[in-house]
Amino acid sequence: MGTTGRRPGAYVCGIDAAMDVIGGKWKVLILWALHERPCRFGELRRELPGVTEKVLASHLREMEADGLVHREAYDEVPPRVEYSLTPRGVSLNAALEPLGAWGSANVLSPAPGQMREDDDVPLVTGAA
Amino acid sequence: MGTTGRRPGAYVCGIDAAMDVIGGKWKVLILWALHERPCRFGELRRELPGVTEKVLASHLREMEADGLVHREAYDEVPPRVEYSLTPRGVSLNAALEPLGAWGSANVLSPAPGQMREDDDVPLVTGAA
DNA sequence: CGGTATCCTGGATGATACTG
DNA sequence: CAGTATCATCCAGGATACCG
Repeated sequence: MGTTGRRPGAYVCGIDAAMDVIGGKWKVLILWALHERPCRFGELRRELPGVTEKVLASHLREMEADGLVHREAYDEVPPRVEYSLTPRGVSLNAALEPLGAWGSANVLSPAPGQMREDDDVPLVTGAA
Repeated sequence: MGTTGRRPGAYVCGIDAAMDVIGGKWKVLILWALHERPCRFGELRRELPGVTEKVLASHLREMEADGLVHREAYDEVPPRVEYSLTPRGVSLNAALEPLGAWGSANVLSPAPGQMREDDDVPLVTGAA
């Protein structure tokens, strides 16, 4: 189900097991969106600029199967479906927080002095 | 680099920024292996059962460019190259720990009661 | 030993159209 | 509104061979 191709029993450690669950291109974003509040399908689609219905539906089904997301369908017309995080989804989000913080600090705004080589900003610290 | 296809500036949050850096199929495993000790290319290949030279080399180059891995080439014959984690790589590993714990607890040995639907093991707790 | 150079493939993702 | 069905595409990853 994830993207690595490895499956239960073939996992080397907990990390790549988790990676398999959140490996989908939009899964962490879905997780993040639902973390703020339960969302309907259409809302979710608007929250994730660029996702297609097919992929969103597919990811949601996988995440539901993985016990991360709860799907509540109301038998009304027009149809209404609400997605929310399960306790397990909430705990996954919590486990992702340090990673998010790391990404914010090291990718979104990399610390000078250990950036990528192809980034040769002179970095004038004030002594110029 | 990464697998999401999104790139700097297009990141929605720190998490998917981080995901882009560790998205490669073997990257977290490389990170883990180097976390224990510096490794030569060949050692690394043996640590990751199934990885090909091309992919391993490619991942290592990306991780080097991302400032996670340090490459030290010794000018000897036969050639020797050692890979190790940079401080940033070490910090990423630390940020991944909660995720690893989550994966171990929820994927490797899922808690009963919220497992995947297609897993209908009766779960005899000892009363049999 | 530690790679590079090619070629190729599967599966995740995307585009579009249609339905209950 | 909330999807499903189909077809098209892209490319990370794998197989293999060769090089300094």
